[in-house]
Amino acid sequence: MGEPQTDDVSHYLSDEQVRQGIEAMFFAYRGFTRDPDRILETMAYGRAHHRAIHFIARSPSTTVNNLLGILGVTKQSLNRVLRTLIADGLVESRVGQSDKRERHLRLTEAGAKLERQLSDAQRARMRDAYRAAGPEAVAGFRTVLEAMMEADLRRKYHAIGEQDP
Amino acid sequence: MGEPQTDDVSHYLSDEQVRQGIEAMFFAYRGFTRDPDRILETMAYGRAHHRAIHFIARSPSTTVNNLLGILGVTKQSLNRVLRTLIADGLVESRVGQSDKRERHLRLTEAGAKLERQLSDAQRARMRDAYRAAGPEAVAGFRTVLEAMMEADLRRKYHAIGEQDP
DNA sequence: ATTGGAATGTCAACAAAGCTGACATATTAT
DNA sequence: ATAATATGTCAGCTTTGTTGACATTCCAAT
Repeated sequence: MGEPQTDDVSHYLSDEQVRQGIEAMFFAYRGFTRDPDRILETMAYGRAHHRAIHFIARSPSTTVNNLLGILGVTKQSLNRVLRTLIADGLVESRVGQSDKRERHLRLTEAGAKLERQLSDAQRARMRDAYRAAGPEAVAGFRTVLEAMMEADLRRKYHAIGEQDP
Repeated sequence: MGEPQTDDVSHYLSDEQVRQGIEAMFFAYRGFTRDPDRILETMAYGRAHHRAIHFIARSPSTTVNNLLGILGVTKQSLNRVLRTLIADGLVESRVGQSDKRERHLRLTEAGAKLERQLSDAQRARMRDAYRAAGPEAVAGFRTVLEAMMEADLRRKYHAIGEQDP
């Protein structure tokens, strides 16, 4: 509403421009996951393990249910991943203090080590892209990504790193 | 090199900011695929079919080999998808004129109809996000995504829509 | 105190979509 | 002629998602 309707300003909403954005998203996501993927394929782990490790690292002592909400998969699917991570000694599952039905998850020392390895690789690529693009571009990048999220995921996205998730 | 090193400018490259970008990418990608996914799950198709349909629509008469390069999967994997799309009359495969080993792919009328349906849904979300973020943010978004791509994919990304791919 | 619901775990079966390896068939290039 | 290329296909395996069913444990409310 109320945008100036010059050719130049409306152009960025044209089908062609939006299609190019879609393709950019597709190709960029491949770069985004490639480095961690390469590390993981040398082990018996995949992208699902990476995601679990990432969000456990970011929200230590998170519950299984909270993790389910963030990852958007079924408990059976997550459970299969967690089972191997726990069996391999990368993740620790503790019964909740107040609610003993809950399991609180945290990385072990070995888990934290792998997390650092994966995160370092992914952040290095991301940081290189950020540096190449510059701060204003990064701000725009973040703005558009946020606008693309579903509302409930946007809330979860903002809640990460806060005190009580 | 040579960036001014004030707190404000270096902050966007901090681990915390980069991590947030990684998470934004993860959550946004879910929104990015969600609308087409919902349409596809009512049929016997998945995301792999969508990708094939998308790039055939964008580069009509593309060859199997070219598509393989863009999608980054094995020929067996792509062939499984193409086989069903051809059998269902959504994609047409023609023997090449100059090189008869090649198969040139294009959408049939039915294929183009599904492509429009999927593309409309995905572009609508993307356009809403673009509009909410504004043209400068979109420019930054595109810049960062390009910087995240692998070099060979960046070339392919730019080659799409050109005369001779 | 019992009952109902929530959180979790587990089993089984299945599907989508990736992979490797092997092999066949045209066709083109050397 | 021979080698390389483009494609298709078969078989089998992996990861990661899905449903459905069922058990356990615990909290909370009647």
